[in-house]
Amino acid sequence: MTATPLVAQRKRGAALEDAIREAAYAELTEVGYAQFSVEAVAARARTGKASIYRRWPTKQALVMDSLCAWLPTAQQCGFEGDYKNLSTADALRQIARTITKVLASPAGAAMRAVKLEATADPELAREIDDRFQAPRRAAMLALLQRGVERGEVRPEAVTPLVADVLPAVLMHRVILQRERITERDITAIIEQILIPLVEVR
Amino acid sequence: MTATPLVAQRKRGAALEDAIREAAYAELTEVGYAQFSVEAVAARARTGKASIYRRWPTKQALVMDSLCAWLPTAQQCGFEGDYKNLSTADALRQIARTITKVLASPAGAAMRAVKLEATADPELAREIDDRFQAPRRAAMLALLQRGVERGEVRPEAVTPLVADVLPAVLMHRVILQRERITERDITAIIEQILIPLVEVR
DNA sequence: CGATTAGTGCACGCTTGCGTTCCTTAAGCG
DNA sequence: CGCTTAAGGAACGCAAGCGTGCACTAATCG
Repeated sequence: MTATPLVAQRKRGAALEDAIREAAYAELTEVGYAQFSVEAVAARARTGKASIYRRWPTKQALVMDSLCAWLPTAQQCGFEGDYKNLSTADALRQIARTITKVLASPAGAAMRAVKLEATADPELAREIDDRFQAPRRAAMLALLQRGVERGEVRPEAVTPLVADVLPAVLMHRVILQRERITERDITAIIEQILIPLVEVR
Repeated sequence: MTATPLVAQRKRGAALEDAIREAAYAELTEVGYAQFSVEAVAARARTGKASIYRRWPTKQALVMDSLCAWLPTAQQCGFEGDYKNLSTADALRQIARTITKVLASPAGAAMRAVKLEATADPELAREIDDRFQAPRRAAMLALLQRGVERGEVRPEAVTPLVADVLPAVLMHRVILQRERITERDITAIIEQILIPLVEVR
């Protein structure tokens, strides 16, 4: 037909499914898990609930599928940056920026919604762990190991516990203290905590 | 009357109010904020919703009042322990045990319910901050300062940022990694993170 | 003992949301 | 163009919970 109707034209098949997953992800990152509703997703995707329930059996299945589709991968998050020619201090600053950026992004909001609100759904939590925590720890360990090779990091500091300090401190600030992290904060954290913790003495 | 009726005798006045607050606190720590309902509280307190709504205008008001009544104070939490004759390492181990114990207690569950689930209620969050985070940071700063006086801690390590590392790491483990903290974990955290971070070199 | 105060239990009106049903309309294909 | 497939919109049954109202019952007091 030549005349565009007032209402948006209907999507079908894969295009509709993509729109629904995107709408679900956007809804989750904006309102959290507790306020997430299939009705709101349908409205945002400009579709009907019947079309959603034809594809996904439950609300939880929809959330899961939309996270699989839309959460950035570890590579997209950029935890494994190019730290080769950087000092350990600069590399730490860089990965702190990366983690902070992820925390401030929709992915960070989705992570909080799932890990902190949807506590009864271990499958959702596992998806977050696979996308964020495991790759981030691996990247931190690799960064610390390079620091050892450069003579800047104590070998004893290359442990999973130490690797978790930076994300722990950043998340403590964001989640429990509700504070925005600035470049100055990052500098302070690296200089007052990370460097004293790992440097050779 | 001499014969005890099958149903519990009715409470009145302050006794009833205390029972309601206690039931509300127990409900919150056991099921979290999202699953918290006034109906469940009424059942647990063996009363009716009408008696609750006669006293508290809203569900949030009831939660707030029960937290005020039942959350332990900073002193009861024991953050400000007797660290005077302990080495910094032992004092840190002690406060780590205290924080871990609080996290594992109903107070810890209430804290998570409020800070992580009831995100739309800043008043509730402030109550938690006042009871836990501010006194805990103050206790840590005092502990670190004593370490400086004993010659065990670098003066530059006595900062709020450094004071938050231990709770941040413990909470990261409990909340995001869903892991129970053992005495061995505490020892590892103190030896691999806290001591290297603060010790004189 | 009677009056007053207060609590319990139940039903309610209302709201919200999950998941389902169905009719109408749009899209695609032969 | 007609048929088939699929989507949208509305209404629904149901469940759950917030907050209210009320009748009945228990507790307290003079």
